Amino acid sequence: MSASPGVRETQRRRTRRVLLDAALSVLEERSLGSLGLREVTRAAGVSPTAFYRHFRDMDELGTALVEEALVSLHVTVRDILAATGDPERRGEAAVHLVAELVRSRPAHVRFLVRERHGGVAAVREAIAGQLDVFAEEIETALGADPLSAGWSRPDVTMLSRLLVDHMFMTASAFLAASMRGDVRGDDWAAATRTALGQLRLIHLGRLHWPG
Amino acid sequence: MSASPGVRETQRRRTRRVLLDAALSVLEERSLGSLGLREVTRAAGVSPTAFYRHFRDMDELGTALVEEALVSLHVTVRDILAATGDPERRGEAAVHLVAELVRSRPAHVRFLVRERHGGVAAVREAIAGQLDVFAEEIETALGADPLSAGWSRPDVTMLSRLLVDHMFMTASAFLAASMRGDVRGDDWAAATRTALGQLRLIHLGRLHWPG
DNA sequence: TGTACATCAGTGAACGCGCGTTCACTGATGTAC
DNA sequence: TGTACATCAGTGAACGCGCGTTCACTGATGTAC
Repeated sequence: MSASPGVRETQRRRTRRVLLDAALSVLEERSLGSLGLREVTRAAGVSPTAFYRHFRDMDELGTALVEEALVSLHVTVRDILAATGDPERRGEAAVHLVAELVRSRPAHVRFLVRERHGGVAAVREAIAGQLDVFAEEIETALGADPLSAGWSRPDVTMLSRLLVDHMFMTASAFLAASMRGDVRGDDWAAATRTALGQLRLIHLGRLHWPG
Repeated sequence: MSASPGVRETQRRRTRRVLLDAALSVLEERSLGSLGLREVTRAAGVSPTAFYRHFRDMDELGTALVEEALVSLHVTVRDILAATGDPERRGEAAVHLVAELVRSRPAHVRFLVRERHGGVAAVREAIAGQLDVFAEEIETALGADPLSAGWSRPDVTMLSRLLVDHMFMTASAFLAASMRGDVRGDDWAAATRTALGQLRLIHLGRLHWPG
């Protein structure tokens, strides 16, 4: 099983990769809705018609990018939950793992942040669906936490939504910081402190819920 | 002073309004970057060349929309801060005023949410600049609050940023709810409860800062 | 008030261009025997 | 191992189309006297 790919399949995958990377690179400064097929194939160095061997249209390429990006995100979310059971340290782990994700795959993260509310319905829905999955994972983990004793289910949902949104907020802040300066610069450090502070605030709220 | 407009100027303003409204209407399902000049003028019922009497290009129309949308937002932020000095009630007022804004100007709100991280640099920057202003206003108000005694300046900044981001988060949730059902539907009520709960959590965190 | 001239918002034809998509093709890779 | 045939990723020419932008224009509105 898993017969090794063969020359043809290997080349096919390479071209697909090149197309996706070309799209990601153009998407640094643009949105998916304004992306042209010829623009992508030109940047990829293949003929326009080669595109159709891999994707029906731009929506399908966009959906493929969502899947790629969310594999990274999935790994990140699992790592956060696995890092520790201690809610306080989990927050710290979350910020550092998001920072790591922005460092290692900035284009994918930017794509998610940009297209989450973007102009392409198919992609928006694909992202929203996956975020629902993450929110539920987090919800389950939070529900199992002793700190959540006495919390109603809707309240746990509300908290997990806030944490998912905060992840995006933080990712966006890191992206902005990395555009302004080095990854070791002051802006990066400030974004880290801000994100940690915000999570700490939320954590304190949790400790005293419902007040 | 303020000489009454005259027929020509009145007609000019009307056409400009029609162009902006046509753009907003197309932008419900698309992003600014993918918006065409002919598409907008067609929807507006004027000739393509009429566009140039009002805007140099789409970026300029986008910037005009930012200004419009942020007047509404400015009013909303001021109302929130004016509503009361009590932080708990301010939170409630914030949620209801954002809800009101989504009800009264859904297209403007959607535009802001979509283009805040969107593919048009000029518009992104215009929105970011205005949000900085709002964050500072909120920061000043929070700084004057007795609850902030003993808070460092960066910590107040961190909180005001979180609140601005939460406003967007809430606006986006209300937009999603209004697409799924009526403005008086279950989804709308759930979005309201979620937003109120999240603000309450943040408020509780504030009360016990820095833990 | 009336007249002569200036302004300027909106028009419609025309342009060159890049777009997405189709088609028949090439030639390397895969498969059957 | 060699041979004959099938597959199929990528090509290049061609298409019709809508795009943004230019231009000279029209005719209602504004202004000076």
